Amino acid sequence: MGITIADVARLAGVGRGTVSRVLNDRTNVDPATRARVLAAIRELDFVPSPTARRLSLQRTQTVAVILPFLTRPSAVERLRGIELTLAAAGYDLIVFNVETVDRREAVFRDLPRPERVDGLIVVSLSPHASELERIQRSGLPTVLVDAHHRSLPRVVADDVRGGRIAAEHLIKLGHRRIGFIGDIPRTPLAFTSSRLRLGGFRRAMASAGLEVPARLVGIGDHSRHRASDLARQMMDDRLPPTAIVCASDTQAAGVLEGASALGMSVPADLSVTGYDDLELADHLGLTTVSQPLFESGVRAVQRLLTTIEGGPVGALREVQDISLVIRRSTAPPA
Amino acid sequence: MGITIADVARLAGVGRGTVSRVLNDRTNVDPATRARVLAAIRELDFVPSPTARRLSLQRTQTVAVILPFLTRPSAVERLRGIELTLAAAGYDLIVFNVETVDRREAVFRDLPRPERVDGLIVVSLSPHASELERIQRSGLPTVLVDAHHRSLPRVVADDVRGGRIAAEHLIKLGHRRIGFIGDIPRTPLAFTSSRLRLGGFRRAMASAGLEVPARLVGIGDHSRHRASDLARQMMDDRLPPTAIVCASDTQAAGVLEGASALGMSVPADLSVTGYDDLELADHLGLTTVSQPLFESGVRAVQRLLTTIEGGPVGALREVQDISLVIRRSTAPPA
DNA sequence: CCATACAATGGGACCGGTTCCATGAAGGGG
DNA sequence: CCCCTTCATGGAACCGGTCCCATTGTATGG
Repeated sequence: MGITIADVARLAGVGRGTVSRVLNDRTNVDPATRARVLAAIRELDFVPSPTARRLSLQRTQTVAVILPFLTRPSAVERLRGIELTLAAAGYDLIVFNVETVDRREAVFRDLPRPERVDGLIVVSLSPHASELERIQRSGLPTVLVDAHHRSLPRVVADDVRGGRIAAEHLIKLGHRRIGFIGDIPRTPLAFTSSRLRLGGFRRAMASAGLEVPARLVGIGDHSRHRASDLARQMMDDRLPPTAIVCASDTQAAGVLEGASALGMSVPADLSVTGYDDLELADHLGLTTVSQPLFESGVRAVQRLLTTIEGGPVGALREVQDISLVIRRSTAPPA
Repeated sequence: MGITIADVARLAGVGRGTVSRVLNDRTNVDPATRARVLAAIRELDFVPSPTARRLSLQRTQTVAVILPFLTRPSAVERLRGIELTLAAAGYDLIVFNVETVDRREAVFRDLPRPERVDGLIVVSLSPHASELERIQRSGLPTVLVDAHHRSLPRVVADDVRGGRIAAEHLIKLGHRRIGFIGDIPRTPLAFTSSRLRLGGFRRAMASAGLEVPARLVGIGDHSRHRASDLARQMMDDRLPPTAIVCASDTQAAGVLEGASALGMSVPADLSVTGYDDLELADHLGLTTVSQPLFESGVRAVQRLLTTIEGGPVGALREVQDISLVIRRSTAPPA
């Protein structure tokens, strides 16, 4: 069916080994021979079979990405960075979108095998003990992104600091009663980041001598709708917050919606901060914590490829810079 | 390194052929032998090498998806449908995100080869003559999604009808001067859909005996920002439109922004329709044309797999249902 | 009881590359 | 001029599966 290396060898009048040497830019090939082989390759429009190559080399030239909820724009941004960098390095990317616990289990059970892929990038899912064990037993180079495990290389943003700077910004503006709205921490597909951001938030409040009563911490699944409800509930109190820190832009959008439904205006009656700096944040004029999403994918691939090619691992934890983007959703309290 | 079929055969005391038969659920294997082989497989935690399998079978069990601008939520929704369906069928998915003309050329040059993948799904890119030729020469089963070519199987929504029903809705509300804002039609990475929607829009206007002067058609690149500018320009006229049909929700969001900047309120001073029914449309209360994005990915994979497995191709053009979702951004003119 | 058919099985050839080793030719030094 | 090294090269072996064919053993029918 397809053209093989033997066809090229025949046409060029050389052995198969020589064609292989030319293909792989090996030395010890006579320039004239090389030219003949290259001509034959061009003539036949020959491209070596990646499958045969993989089998022979015992390498797949493929990297798998496991990520939950492709629906979230932040996940997509990371994926874009991963895709671009892998493509540039000549690796194939296979994608595993995890939206259920079953899928998560299946993926971690079947995927970490050297005969399937050369490396693994896990986005926003912190491996369980059993998952870690599988990964380590397989010996596959693995990099986590926006996920944590003491014993694995990872690219993360400083979520604690992110929660802190959002809170500090509001405190500096003069707010005293500040609420927090974030994700449920320990569901099977939970993002760990929300919990860390809450931690940073609490720390900043404590440093400023401010209390965070339980009614000012709203936890719910990651949806605009749920965040809107939580905000309305929080505002329906004799001492409502004058500002709310959200664990994501999506949730902040929900809070804006809830405030508007209550006839409150932002930032006059309520200040709101988000997290991620998605396009929507710009759109809504949301003050938010910006993190380099695309770049996190790029770095993860760079580190993974270094490991695959036997380079030094370096420090396991690589922390990326974050910054506060101030827009129209925050102001001093009334 | 890894366990091979020979190890299993040795442990079970059978030949390699027998192990292969057991693995592939062939008949003509003694139940007792099968049990011994299965026990050995379990004992060794053996998983056959996909690479070796691919080489031997001359099938890659892999499908490639080419899609432009992973940033667009509509593209991601389609990808989700594709990923889910392929995973269920046991195929690997490799993703090619196209954001530049160079990448588009590279992808269409290198990818359509039977030794790389078993099939191709092309999203939102209508192949050029040369690209078509490559695809056909490769003999690779291919399905287009949201893209057009007379001679290729495709899953599309009726964009002409979409443009028409958006316009008809506004006409029925009593609008007479209706504008349109959409994408540049013929750039290398352009979406063809915008042009078709404009066509449907024009048809509806003509049927109602309404004119569409050139100043009421704004064409620009696919960004909120650009759409906002176009809208402001359009409104800055002695006879501004009372409604604007947009070729996407993203652009409609820009129009809303532009209107708000001009101090106009929607829908009192201006009605706006979008296209796609993204989450953001719900958020903004946007009247929009809804199309089954996720489902388009599912169907594309189903059709592709049918073709790969030698089933009937059926009608090349499969049209998906669309519908108008009416929200708060449209009302009768003042 | 023997000829025949058929089910179960082992193992060689093959898929298309890479790698290594043996061979021959060319070149350099004494 | 001969010996030894070095370079270019062909081809066998291998990667780990699948498939087909030959062989063996058993059941069936005459």
